[in-house]
Amino acid sequence: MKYDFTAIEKKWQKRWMEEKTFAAKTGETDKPKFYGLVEFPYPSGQGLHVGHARPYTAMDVVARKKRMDGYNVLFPIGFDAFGLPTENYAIKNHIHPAKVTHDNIANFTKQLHMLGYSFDWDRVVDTTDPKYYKWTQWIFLQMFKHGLAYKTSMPVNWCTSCKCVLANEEVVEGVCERCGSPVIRKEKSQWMLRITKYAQRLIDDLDDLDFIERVKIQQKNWIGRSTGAEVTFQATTGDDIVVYTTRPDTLFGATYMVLSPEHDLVRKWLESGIIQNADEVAAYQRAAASKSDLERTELNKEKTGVCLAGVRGVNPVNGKEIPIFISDYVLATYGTGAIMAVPAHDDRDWEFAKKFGCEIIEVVKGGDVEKEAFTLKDDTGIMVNSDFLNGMTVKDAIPAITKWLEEKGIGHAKVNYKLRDWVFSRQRYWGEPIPMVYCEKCGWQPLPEDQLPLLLPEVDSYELTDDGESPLSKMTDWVNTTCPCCGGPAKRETDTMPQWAGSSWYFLRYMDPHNDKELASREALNYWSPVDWYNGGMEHTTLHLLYSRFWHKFLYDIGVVPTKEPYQKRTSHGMILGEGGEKMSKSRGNVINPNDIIEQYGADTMRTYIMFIGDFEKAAAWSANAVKGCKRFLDRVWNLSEMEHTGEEYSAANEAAVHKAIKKVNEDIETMKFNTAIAALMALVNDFYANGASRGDMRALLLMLSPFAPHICEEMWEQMGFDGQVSQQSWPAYDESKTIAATVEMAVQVQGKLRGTIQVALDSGQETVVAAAKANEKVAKFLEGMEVVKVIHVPNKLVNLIVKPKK
RNA sequence: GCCGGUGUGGUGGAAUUGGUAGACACAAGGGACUUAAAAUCCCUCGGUAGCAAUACCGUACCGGUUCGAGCCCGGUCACCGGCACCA
Repeated sequence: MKYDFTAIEKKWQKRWMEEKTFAAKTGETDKPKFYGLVEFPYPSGQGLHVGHARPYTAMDVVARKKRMDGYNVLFPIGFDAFGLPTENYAIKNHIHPAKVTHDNIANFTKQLHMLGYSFDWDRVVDTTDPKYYKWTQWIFLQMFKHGLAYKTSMPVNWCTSCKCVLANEEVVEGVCERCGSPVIRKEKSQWMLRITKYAQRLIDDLDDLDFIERVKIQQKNWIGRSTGAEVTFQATTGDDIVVYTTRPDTLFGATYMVLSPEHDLVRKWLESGIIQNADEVAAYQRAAASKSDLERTELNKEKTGVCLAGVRGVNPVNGKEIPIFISDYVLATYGTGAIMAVPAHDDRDWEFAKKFGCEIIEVVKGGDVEKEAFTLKDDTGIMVNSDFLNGMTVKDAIPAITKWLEEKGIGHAKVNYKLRDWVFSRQRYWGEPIPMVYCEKCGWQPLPEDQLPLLLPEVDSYELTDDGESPLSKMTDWVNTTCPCCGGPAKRETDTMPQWAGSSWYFLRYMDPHNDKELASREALNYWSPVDWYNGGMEHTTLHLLYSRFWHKFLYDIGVVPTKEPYQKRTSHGMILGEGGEKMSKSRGNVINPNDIIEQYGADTMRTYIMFIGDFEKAAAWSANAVKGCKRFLDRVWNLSEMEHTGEEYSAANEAAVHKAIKKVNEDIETMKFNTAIAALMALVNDFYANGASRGDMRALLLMLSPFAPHICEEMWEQMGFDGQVSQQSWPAYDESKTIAATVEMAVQVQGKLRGTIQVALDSGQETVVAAAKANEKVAKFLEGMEVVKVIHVPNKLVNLIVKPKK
């Protein structure tokens, strides 16, 4: 009979669907639970691509395997459907984004079904569904009520093409992550989320998590903790200038100060007329403000700045008056926006000092500070020119000076983070409305919770506005409302939430997706939390993954969720590249559509190939030829049914191979080495062709292959008359003692070089092995005229004879 | 610049973590079957020398440790990813 994959796949997909084979049951007590999660897709117009198939197939294999291991498995899917591409597409084609989203979800759903994934289709979540975003808005309100959401005017990243603000995490090398347009700084009033309050916990709690190391490292680097001190300098005007430094030990070497161009004091001094070169200073401020992030970083080789005439700072440790500059190499948004400059021991300060002719004073011995800055390699340098610190190591000087500053009341130890608060407003239509109302009298008021969800108004025009405000601002009927506090006239917030909002908690909703009383019931949360295994892309490490950890910690703090971390284990897959090893893209014309592969070879081939393609964690190039190889493999599996199979036990000829394969595939799925798991199954099939196979052998093969190629296995399982469905069987057990054959081949080395192999009984002793080795013709040649002085014997593996010439 | 990773046949990749390098595939070449093609099956397939048995060389490069190194240590080079004026 022919392997009619199309008919077989349809048949089983239909049956799984009708019988709800993979529905998760909350609270099934006699089984341990397993919650496996993949990042839900953004339902774009292009449809599912092979980049989705890799992680989804991998987790599907894991989920299917876990069910066979006796777990009660939750393996859900949903759609992260708010966002710019849909909105842009809608604007361009004059179709409402809700309609676009609906159609795209339908298409994605169809495609996901075609791949035979064992998702629980009763738990599908859609972030644009008001029943869902009601709870997104609810979480925002809780954050507001706990002081974690606030509105403030600050310089933000502004994408010149999307006409929208971006979070720091969305700006890559000075351009918009999404569209590649330049990003500029713009002063705007924005809703912010105080993620910085959780910075330390977001670092600390990584320790107990089973995340791959590079994810932990990237998150830690992004949060960017540094320790140092805040020190108050006085200006000659009497104003305090607080600076942050990680090197308080170098205070005696501070020969000038730099304020960021946006620093409040600069504004104040300009207004009061203290600054004598006001025109020059104001011009510099304007120039800095209009620079894009890209220009700012590109120009970082050449330092610029202006010295403030008429004001000087005073170094608190020695009372010396030092000049004050403004320069955009000092960032307004980090530390205090002001620094003390120590040109002798900081590259940037050194460069600036050389250009502007500032004094350079060495305070740590060991370098030539006229040639270059002597920066810290370790903390064993010896202090000089530093009064009471002289002679100390840097290591001792830091606590000494910090203590001194504290005693004098002019400074204290301080921890800083690079992480910034999360800019949470977007001036776009297709997102969750922010449920806040502004009243002239009462200020910002949260919408009462019983008015949630605050629906996105149905409108005809969701086009961008020219003034940089949200399209919602043009809908006066919707905007004008009454104040929940005083009942007077008030206006709604017109910005919407960023795409990352809905995805920050979706995994909780899967636990109880139809609940209309709470985001999920306590019972469901207690039972399913945390996610046991979450696989997703590295590109989300400092975005979605960090954001959702933050939201989850907040929900934990207010008693909504039972665990302080959402995900126990995090793994990450490599990208699928085009045939030539380049990134797949429409413009290159090298995009592979999974539908085409399924049509031509079937979903089982698609799944097997995408798992066989290479190391799961590394990027892998698509190969049309290699796909054929996997089809050939499944054909060979199918054709095994033409062979006669007798005996329910493993056949004697295959017993060791079967036990070995069970062990190997079992371990490889757990460690995501899917490629070698499949290789082991291919090798087993080769054995079956060589030795024949019993019904027992076939049974084991189908069980092991079923997580990868479930349809063909179900069909063959049924045809061979085994009980039930293969998806509902237990994983076969293996016997360690039977994974090794009775005789083993051992390597024989002379002087560490391989000279031959011998067949010996398993667990042979050294004497037996050495005797067999000496009897080997090839080995004997190298032993002529030699005497064996030492034997290294690795049981069942190798024997190494060390010889020297006989006297 | 800082942090992380990688380097193995013509190609994708294996190698129980210090023990027979190249599993399993792809491609290529040869053969069988076929009127023919496709499909399938069999053989060869790191390099050099040789009819062959076999020998020598070989995991980016140089050196070290070890009976033994793709794996460990020191140095060099190349590529990839992340961060990047964070004081």
